[in-house]
Amino acid sequence: MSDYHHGNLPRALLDAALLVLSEQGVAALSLREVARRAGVSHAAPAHHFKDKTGLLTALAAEGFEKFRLALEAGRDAAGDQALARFAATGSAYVRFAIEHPQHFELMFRHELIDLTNPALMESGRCAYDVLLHAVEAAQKEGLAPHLSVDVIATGAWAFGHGMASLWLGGNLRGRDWQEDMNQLFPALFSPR
Amino acid sequence: MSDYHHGNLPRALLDAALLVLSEQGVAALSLREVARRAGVSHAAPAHHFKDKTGLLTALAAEGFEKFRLALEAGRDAAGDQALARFAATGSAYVRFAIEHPQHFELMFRHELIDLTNPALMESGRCAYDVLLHAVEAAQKEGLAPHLSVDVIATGAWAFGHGMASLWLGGNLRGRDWQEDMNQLFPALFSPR
DNA sequence: CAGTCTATGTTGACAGTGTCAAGTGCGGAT
DNA sequence: ATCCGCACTTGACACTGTCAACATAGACTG
Repeated sequence: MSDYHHGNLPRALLDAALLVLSEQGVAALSLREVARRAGVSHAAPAHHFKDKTGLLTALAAEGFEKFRLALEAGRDAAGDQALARFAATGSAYVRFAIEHPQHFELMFRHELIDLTNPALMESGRCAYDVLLHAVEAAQKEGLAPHLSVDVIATGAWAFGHGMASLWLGGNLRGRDWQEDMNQLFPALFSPR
Repeated sequence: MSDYHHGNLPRALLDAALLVLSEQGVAALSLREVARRAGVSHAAPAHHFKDKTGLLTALAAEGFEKFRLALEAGRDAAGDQALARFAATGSAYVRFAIEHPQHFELMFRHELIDLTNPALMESGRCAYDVLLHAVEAAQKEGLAPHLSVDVIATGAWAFGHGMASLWLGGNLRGRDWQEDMNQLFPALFSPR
């Protein structure tokens, strides 16, 4: 009996919102359109997510969970070598962004979401931890022993996030991101 | 006689828009507010920039010119060594983003601007060329001779852009970006 | 079982937005 | 002197997010 209209309108709203998001982007996502798709009045969403920001924040939090799963899946498909797992995590980062561009963009649009939201912070931290642990393991295999784990993680994050952002912005058109990653990641992040 | 109201309303609109942008961000920038500040009616801007997109595109193009100057200034302040100049260009990239956050964000918000606009493309390309030439010079000093210039430039761009984006998004709070750059850039981009 | 209260929706209003069509007035060219 | 076109204004339209007021049904309390 967890059907729509009775039970969980919040779920229905999030589903509708995700649909609009992936079809038309966050700019075209209006509360009223979401309410329309869920078959409720335009003011209904405010009852479950107080704001538009509230809805988008919940959507972003779910994005970070999907994101974490994608990172783990990519990492685990790479075998046992810590360095290979690290590189695969980076590739999975970019791949997720490209496969879910609108969702990924929302997740990092700080002016649209409530950064202090506990669920968001938690899911975001979990995703970051995947990267962090990959770096720790790689460092034990000899990666950049003179740098702190935090610094390496920051660098890897910046590189992956930059590749993702540039690709989404259309700035890497004509390039093969996978091939670029394959060349750059070992060159940038490898023991010397 | 190039005063406002007679002569160049476009300039006045761009000035007003830049003011709103840096004060309140692109989300709070409305055509009507800009028109109000310039002392004209709400439909006047459409005459010079057909769209809101048109105005934002012009604003972004001017941003890329400022950006190019900032990159060149940072580079030239670093002395004669090609590698140091390359690193300084990267630092200037991030510093510009942090000093002009709203303008920088607009410049890379592809859904808000017209990517096919000639002036935008031109100014964007000029800024990119600064980075590209820095890479070329650095490679002559022995940087990553086994990689193509394009690949290195893409990697450096991604890294710098990622650092900038993450910092603007609040994801690097608590970290010293300058110090991170100082450690990472030589570690990532240096001859072996 | 009766009565109240709260969670869940609805309706209607408001101020604000971008865009478009139509109107106005002035400067300069013919 | 007249006409024309550019620069700008006015008014309208559909759409948005948010809020206050209202309805209603279910649960919880006495």
